[in-house]
Amino acid sequence: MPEPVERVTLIDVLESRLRGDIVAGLYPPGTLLPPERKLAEDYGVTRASIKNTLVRLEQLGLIETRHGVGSRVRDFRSYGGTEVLPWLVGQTGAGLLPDVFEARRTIGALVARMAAERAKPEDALELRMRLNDVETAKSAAEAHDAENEVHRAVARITGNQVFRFLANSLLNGYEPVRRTLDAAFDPQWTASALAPLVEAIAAGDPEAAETAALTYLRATESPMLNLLTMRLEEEER
Amino acid sequence: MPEPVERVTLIDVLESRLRGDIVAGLYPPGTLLPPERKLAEDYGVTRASIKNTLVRLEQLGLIETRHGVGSRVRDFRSYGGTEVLPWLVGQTGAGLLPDVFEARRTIGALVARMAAERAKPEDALELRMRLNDVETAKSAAEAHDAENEVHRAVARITGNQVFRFLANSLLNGYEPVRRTLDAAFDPQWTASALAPLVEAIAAGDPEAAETAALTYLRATESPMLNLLTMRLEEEER
DNA sequence: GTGGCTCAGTGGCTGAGCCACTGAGCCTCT
DNA sequence: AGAGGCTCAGTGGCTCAGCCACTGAGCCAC
Repeated sequence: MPEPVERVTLIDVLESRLRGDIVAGLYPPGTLLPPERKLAEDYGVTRASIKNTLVRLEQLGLIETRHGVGSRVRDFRSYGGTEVLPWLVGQTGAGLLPDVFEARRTIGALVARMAAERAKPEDALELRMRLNDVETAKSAAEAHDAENEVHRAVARITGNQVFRFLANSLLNGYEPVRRTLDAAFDPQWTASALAPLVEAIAAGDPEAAETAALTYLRATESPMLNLLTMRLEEEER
Repeated sequence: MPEPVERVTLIDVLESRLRGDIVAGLYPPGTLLPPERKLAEDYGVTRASIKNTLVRLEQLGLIETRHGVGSRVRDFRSYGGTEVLPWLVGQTGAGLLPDVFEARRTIGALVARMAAERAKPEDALELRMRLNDVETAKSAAEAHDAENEVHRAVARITGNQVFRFLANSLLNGYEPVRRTLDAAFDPQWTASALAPLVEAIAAGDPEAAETAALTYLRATESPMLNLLTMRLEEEER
């Protein structure tokens, strides 16, 4: 089951290092980062590379750069958006996971209910197709991908583009640990666990959809949690 | 009431132009952007500036850059996260606003309920302080800022960091049109409209908090909508 | 004590250039 | 034919060297 190799650029490395330093508190919120010229010298790279890195960090909402002044660290816990989720889990340990699960569960139930209220016949068709993709997946990894597509389809069926964005943001939160979680998605099991949700939405039954979503999301939590804590422990060794 | 001047860098301009071209469909999802050297020539800037711009767009999830190949446009409507909200409203017109409002309303109610379930005495204290900040604000702009802090405080009280991120993401969505919306936040009116929500959370009454949140959020929708459509019409002229 | 000046420090942006990777087309050997 | 290897043009990754523009602190003159 070959996976595409992860390409890591210099900027990726620099971003990760600086990000880590910020999260670890080496540069507390409100303080200035060292000047670009000094960072470049310290890390042994050009200012251009540092600049590119800082552009990323600024886009992430971690810093604010001002001409003639410097890059000031922002308080991302108070003012950061969902963009920070993808790397925050890996960088702060398992403490964040219960929060992620709770958000996934409550918002998932909300979205499922709304989708059931608004599903059209062709939506039912698409959902069943996606469910079939899960069931006939040839590996857990494929089933995992197909499962995500079910989530996206449900969000799309709400007819609300913002819910699609929200769903994607939460799904993106798992992206860095995606392959770790594959093992939790046995095709058969996942498909049968998802079936009640798909049918409730197809039938246009909001109550049943909400319940089914809660049941499904809860059921997947503990296997995911186990896999992730195992991985985090491994990384500590 | 002087506002800090907006500094616009070359990269800001380039980002906005390229973003606009992508959203407008000049570069459809799946296609490659022109090479950096050509973009640099076309726009009359250096490759370094183009590169910085592309780094931003990549962070935004709009493109995917691969060494030796180019920058491929991603389908942000299907796979984009909440990061795109801030500029999407301005770039696609008022069509997105009802979706934003619905998300704000339903998630706001959810968060309010959860905050009421978990509020501690000191949280009640903080909420009342924030409410007081709204009431005693010396201008609509100040009241608006204070109102946002109430939202952030409610999200914080849930004890779930992910809800804080979600709330911030939705609030960030308004950032570019922030000052346009100021007029909707008369200090007195806003404070009295928020009071039931604050009291319900302070009293630990989830049902009342949910209802109060829905009422408040609905009440603010039409003034905000009016201001925004007025602004969009003005921009068209 | 107000306003203007200077200056060191900092980010913004340029221009030129080399290196590394990708993919398509060709060529060989079987 | 087909499989494997080669070449090469095109593209992004990154460097080096440098000038310009902005900021803020300190000084000075009025």
